[in-house]
This record gives sequence, C-alpha cells and structure tokens, in this order.
Amino acid sequence: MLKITKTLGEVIRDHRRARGLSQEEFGEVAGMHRTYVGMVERGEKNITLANLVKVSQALDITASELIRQAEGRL
Amino acid sequence: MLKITKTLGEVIRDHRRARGLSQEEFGEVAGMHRTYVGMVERGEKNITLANLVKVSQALDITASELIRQAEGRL
DNA sequence: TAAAATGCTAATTATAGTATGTAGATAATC
DNA sequence: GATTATCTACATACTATAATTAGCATTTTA
Repeated sequence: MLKITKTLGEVIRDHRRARGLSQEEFGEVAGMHRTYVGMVERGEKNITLANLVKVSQALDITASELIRQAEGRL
Repeated sequence: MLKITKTLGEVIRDHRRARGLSQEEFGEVAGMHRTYVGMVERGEKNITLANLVKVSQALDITASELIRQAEGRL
C-alpha cells in the first residue's frame, strides 16, 4: 500500500477526533460502517473518490484539502 | 456516479491533451490500460487513491491539485 | 474494573481494474 | 475528396480488490 494511504488515514483520524466523534459516530455521519472507518484510518484501504468525498463532507472539509494535508505530511 | 467523477475526468483529459498525449501514450506513462484511461476521462469509473496518484504523477501535478481543479469546476 | 472505543479476522457482495475486439470519429497523406 | 492512419467510444468478459458486515479480542478511558 502507498504511504499516502496511511498518511491520509492519520489526517482523517485527527479531524475525526478534533470533532470529538468515535469511529462509530463518524461512520453514521459519513454513511459507512465503523470497521471500514477504522481500516481507512489505519491505511488498510485504497479508498475510492466517492468514499473520499463522503469522508470529507462528514468532516466539513474539501476532498482536495484532505489530500493536500496528507501530501504535506509525507 | 457523482458529478465530481465526471468533472475530474474532464480535468484529466485537458491535462493529457495539453501534453499532446493520446490515451494510449498516457496510459503507458501512468501504467494503466488505454481503455481505463478513457473510462476515467468519461467519468465512468470511481477511481481509487492509488490510481489517482498514478495519474497525477504522469501529469506532473499533485493529486490534491487535480481534485481541487475538479472541485472548482463543479 | 467496567464501559466504551478500537483493532482484527474472516466472509460476502459490489465494483474497480485490466484486457480484447469492433465501430465510428478525426486527422493526416496522397 | 478519397484513402489511410490514428484516436476514441463502446460492449463485453474476466480478475482483483474495494466495500460492507458480524463477531470477538484488545486497548483506552472514565
């Protein structure tokens, strides 16, 4: 798996925690299962654009900004 | 399919053409099949992060910038 | 230490990714 | 402007893997 996959997961996790949401709570907002959220945060999933958009909307941030932050941490 | 999927395809197509590459030539550079490039450009595929990075590297642009341009056209 | 949150395995379903072939469109050459 | 060559769309079909879920183990936190 690419490094950006793991780094993006860390970015998502940080944003989720900043909002005080558990994976389960976040999953409900984003419309995805809590275990999938966990896998994404751990960098175990090669996320698709559609799900990236779901995540970014749940975090109230643009998809490009999420990726930009991940790129900045590489 | 989401609108951003189609818009991102248009952005990718514009960058590819700006480089004077055919879908086949671009596919070889990016490491993906010409028919898949066509499908992405037409917005028929929900591209994954890994392939988005491949495409962006072939276009010598960041993945976040590609998405940002697509968001800007929505 | 009890409760909540997360990690992890495993199984299934949906679909992304890869490829071939053909037809149609577009562009170049004669 | 007819002919040839190049490029793209499209239609399948197949393979790999993303997406979704359940159950239990482990870690965290209150």
